[in-house]
Amino acid sequence: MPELPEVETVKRTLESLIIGKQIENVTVSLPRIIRKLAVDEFRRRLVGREIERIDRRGKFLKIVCNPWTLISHLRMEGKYRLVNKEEPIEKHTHVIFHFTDNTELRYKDVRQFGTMDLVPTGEEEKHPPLVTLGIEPFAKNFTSEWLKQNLRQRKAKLKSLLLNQTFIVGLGNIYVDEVLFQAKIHPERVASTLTEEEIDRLHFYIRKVLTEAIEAGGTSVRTYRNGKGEMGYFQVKLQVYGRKNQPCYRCGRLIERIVVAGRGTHLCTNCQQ
DNA sequence: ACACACCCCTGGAAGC
DNA sequence: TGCTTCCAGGGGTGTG
Repeated sequence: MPELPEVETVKRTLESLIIGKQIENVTVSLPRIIRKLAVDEFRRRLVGREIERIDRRGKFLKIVCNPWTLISHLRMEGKYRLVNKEEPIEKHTHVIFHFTDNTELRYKDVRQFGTMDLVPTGEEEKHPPLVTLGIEPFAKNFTSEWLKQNLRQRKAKLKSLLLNQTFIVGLGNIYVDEVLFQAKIHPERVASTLTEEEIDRLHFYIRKVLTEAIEAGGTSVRTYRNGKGEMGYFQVKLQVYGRKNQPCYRCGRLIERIVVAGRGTHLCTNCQQ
């Protein structure tokens, strides 16, 4: 399930593979992926364009082919692969960007949850799906002070708030659990009740966990692969996610799995009071 | 503001 | 063994 580190890794691998390529044609076999735009119009706008740049905003990839920017969300299992056009097309391939050099960027998505939007470059932040997004964890203004100010009034459970992409972007179920374990905070704590020290730890570990996960190339717990088809290896560093009934690496108590905000939540009830 | 149910979807796991 | 049911999960929407 691609969260910020996985999307950042896909961005970096795709940058090395498709920048400068020219789109010759686009094939869409699952129109539902393309939102608010007919497939013909989607294709018409992209044919002849060059891939100029790739950015990331939260869990969204922004593939810039001026004057348009393709905003792609991988949701659960979306994957991009660059292949030669002779390669057989794998099952669940829904969108193909054919380039002029006989290579193709193929979008494959078993669950079909992924989405693509096409908006004018430079106006991305004014349109859905980016318009409602919250702060970037690596933005300069995301400080411990910012977090203190913004948690003060919030009555939601901390995990719910951290998963809420209109509050802060990039964290999903895996990294929220890992961050809260490192910060030694219970996921069901009401956000406004955190102490300054706890918020300092929370801020520190949001960046630390995400940074280390990016360095590891992301987490492959299900089927995640980067743009080159390679796995990440942060899964070997996970402290709580997916470790139900296994001993906490810090204190030995068995990791528990509860449900918070409708999501499976892993924690050590000894370390996270 | 917040919680919660539901929906999208497939395949692997669990249950029978 | 083979069938059916359950479940995972990001985010959008709708309801209370």
